[in-house]
This record gives sequence, C-alpha cells and structure tokens, in this order.
Amino acid sequence: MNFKILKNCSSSYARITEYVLPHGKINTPVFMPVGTNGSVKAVKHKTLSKSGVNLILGNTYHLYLRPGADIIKKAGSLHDFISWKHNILTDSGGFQIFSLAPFRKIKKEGIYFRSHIDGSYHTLTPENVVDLQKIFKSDVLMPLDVCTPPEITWKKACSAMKTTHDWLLKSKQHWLECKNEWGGNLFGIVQGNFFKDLRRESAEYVNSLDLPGIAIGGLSVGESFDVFREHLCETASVIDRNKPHYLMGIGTPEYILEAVENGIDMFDCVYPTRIARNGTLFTWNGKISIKKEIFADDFNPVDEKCSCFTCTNYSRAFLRHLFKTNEILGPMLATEHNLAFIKDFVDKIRESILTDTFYDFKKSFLGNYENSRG
RNA sequence: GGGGAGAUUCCCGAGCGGCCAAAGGGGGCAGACUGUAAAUCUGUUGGCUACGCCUUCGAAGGUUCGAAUCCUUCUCUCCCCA
Repeated sequence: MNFKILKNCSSSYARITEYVLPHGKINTPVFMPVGTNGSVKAVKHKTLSKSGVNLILGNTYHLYLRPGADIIKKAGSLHDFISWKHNILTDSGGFQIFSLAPFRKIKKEGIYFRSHIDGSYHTLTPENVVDLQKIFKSDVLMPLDVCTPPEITWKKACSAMKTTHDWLLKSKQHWLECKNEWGGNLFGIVQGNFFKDLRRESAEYVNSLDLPGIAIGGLSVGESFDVFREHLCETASVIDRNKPHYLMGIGTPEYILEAVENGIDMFDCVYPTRIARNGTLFTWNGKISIKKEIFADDFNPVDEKCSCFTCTNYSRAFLRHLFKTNEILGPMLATEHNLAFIKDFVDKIRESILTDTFYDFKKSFLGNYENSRG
C-alpha cells in the first residue's frame, strides 16, 4: 500500500498522510506548484527542490501541443525532458477545454478542439490522454473530464457529469492495461457542477472505480467562497477516506485551510505564482501589492517571519523598484517568496494537525491575515 | 549672416476653425488574478461648490458668434547653407 494515513485530526477531517509515488514520498497536506509547460514560471527547479517541493504539476494539453509527445518520448520522459528528479502530476487538459471554450467541441468519444496557438485541429480522448501521460511517465495521471461553469442547468451539468464518468471508466480500463510500464497513479475526478445530488452521485461513482486517488474538480471556477465551501464539504464527506484526496485548483491560504479541514491532502493552484509575477505577495498579515507607493521607502523584508531567499536578502523597497522598472528579477524573487510562504503555511498546518491544534492555528492565522475572501 | 522646421495637458506625440479638457503611447496611481493562451488584464490620470462651471495647447495682442487650430509681434529650440 503506497498511501498511509499517519494521523487524523481529533476535531476535523484534517489528516496527515504519506504517499509514495514513483519519484519519491509525499507528505501531505501538500501544495503543488503549477508548471503548465514543464516549468514553474520564473523559478528554477533547484529553488523548488531546495525548499522541499517534490511534486509539481504539468499539463497534458499544453505539453501535447508544445513541444509535442514525440519530443518528450525522445527525451525519455517528462522528468528527463525538464530535468526534474521528483514527482510530476499531469493534468489532463479538461480544464483547458473549459477555459478555452471557443476552440472546442465535446463529443461522446472525446474532445475536438483547435489549438489556441496555430488553429490546427486536434482530438483528445480518454485513451490518448492516458497514452500521453504514459509517454510523460507522469507519477499521477489525471483523466480527461468535462469541467463546467457555475449557473448552468441541472440537465447540462448531469450530461457533463455522465460524459466525465464514461470517460473515467475508459481511462481506467486503458490505464490498467499499461500502468505497470512505469507505475503512474490514475486519479478519478468528481464533477457534478453545483448540484448536490449530482456531486454525490459523482463522488460515489468515483469511489466505486477504486482508483489510486480521488480528485474534486469543478470547484473554484468563479463561484463565491460560501458556495465553494458548501460543495467542498458535501463532496469531501462522500469520497473514500482511504484514498489520497486532491482538490483541484485552489491555492489561497483561506481556501487551503478550508480544504485541509475537509480532509484534502493535495491541492494545486496558479494563484501564488501568478499573483507573484503580477506584484502581489503573501505575508502573515495578509497580501500586499508591492508596487504600491507606500513601499517606495520601506526597507523591511516582505515578511519578517519568512526565511526565504527573497526575505533574507531584499527589502520591500527594492522589490517595488524591480517591479516598477520591469526587471525580470522582480517576478522571480516574488515567486520564490510566495511559494516559500505557502510551503511554510502548509508545514505549519501539518504541525498543527500533529499536535491537535488545527483550529487554534486556523483561528490565529485568519485573525492576523486581514484579507477578504472575495 | 542666409534659408527652413517647430513649441500641445507629468513625458513622447496626434489634432490644424465648432463634435477638444484635447487621440495614441509612456509614466504615475489604484484594482483584479484560484486544475496558467497571463512578467497579464482593467480602471483612472487639469481644477471645482461636478449631469454644470472654471483654467489649459510657448508669451502678448488681434480676426471670428466660436481659436490648440487663422493673423501680427516677441521668446526659445532644432536643422541646412555660409
């Protein structure tokens, strides 16, 4: 068994687990930085691994379009191609189909879409998405799914869910035939939009397929925090607790707390890295927009309590200057800080679960972190 | 010394009689960003007792119902020829 629950929180569903993947052991809860094109934007692998990151995301859709599976196959694997010795989870492209909607058509057998790069025609099917991830030698594979926006009808949501289920079964069958070639773990994805009955049905269906892990999809796609929380609680209470739980696409401290509290082990998000590149930095007292005038002569580090390279070497004033002058170092240092902050934050959550002080930690953190939940 | 071009709101730069408080950049200020088409995008950027009024297009005069736009003089820049 490659997945072990080491400790359950006494007062919530939060837990500490150990998950052994082909490229090393993962301690959860864990935040996975997103490296869509095989690169977590603006940071070197060395910076990531030095700060303890041993699982990053890649994206099947994007890597299939560029550089193409043939190149990655020639390189040996995605790990070899990007020179990353640790684990990689590859997302299938379901979300891209959702966010690049004008370019696609969903059919029973798969997705027909046009490349957003050159307009060329392509098809993704449950089977070829597994094949692509086999070529990548992904440690965790995600199946092709249909992600839907809030406020669609029950009928449409149900239809999308059924397609997702149909594709998941095909993905599983195809994965079973080839999984021994490299040992990647296929997860199931729960959909169902924002309908409780559908979400429950979807969660039960995914449970029934008995895959190595379960992902909650279709959340944080524009809904309010309260709606997000409601459906997270609902879905998380149904999925099999003996499997790793992955909540797709969340990554602010508030959302992470909510996720962990509901028994989520893994989560990923572009948010920390994207806002870093755009000049917003996490601190234990809330987010700051480093480009603001008030930081022009603030010679303190971004966060006094942070021991990352950025905070131990540079001031807010210098960071602001880098952003104002459009220097490449600005986004690099900001990204390094935000990832270190989230890493630190999740480490502290894990510690609090271990010492049964999760709620104390949550309360005290949110007390200091004076920011709206949007 | 001779000939030519030009001075526009923080900067560059369009406008060449009314639709001009004045295009478009840049800069400034602020906001957004949640399984990455994002080092991106959006708003704002003369003043005010604000659905209207006042001051602004080098300066001073003039023509006109009306001028950043036309005329006169002045100041200053730049280019070419001696």
